[in-house]
Amino acid sequence: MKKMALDRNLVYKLLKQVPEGKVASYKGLAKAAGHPNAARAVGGMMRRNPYAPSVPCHRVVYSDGRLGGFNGLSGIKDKVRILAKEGVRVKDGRIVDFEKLYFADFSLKLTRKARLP
DNA sequence: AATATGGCACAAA
DNA sequence: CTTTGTGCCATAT
Repeated sequence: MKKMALDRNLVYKLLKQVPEGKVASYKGLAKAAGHPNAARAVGGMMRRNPYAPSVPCHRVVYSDGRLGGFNGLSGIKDKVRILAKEGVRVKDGRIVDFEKLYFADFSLKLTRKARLP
């Protein structure tokens, strides 16, 4: 059985499923991609966001509801601004109503063949 | 090829 | 609540 690393394509696909005004966490994406402990790796891919801005990396935050980092021009500030524009309120570095805005309804359909648990 | 770093998560103190 | 330490994986140099 070939042990594949985290599927970049899959991660991007999942992330693109996140609607505006909602946010996802690195953990969520990693988990949805089939790598529950590769949250950091997800960040590693987006660090240089190869598919920007098709891939809304700014919409991904910490599992705690905080923004995390951002390699943007003005650093974290840009991320906040963009999110605010999307409708996500950020208060003191924390996302307001994070639980409500959290998107975890990722669908693996069309991204992979049916797999047996 | 190897080292360092990073946009993380989680447990423990 | 905050701080510290450990695990995990992709990217950059």
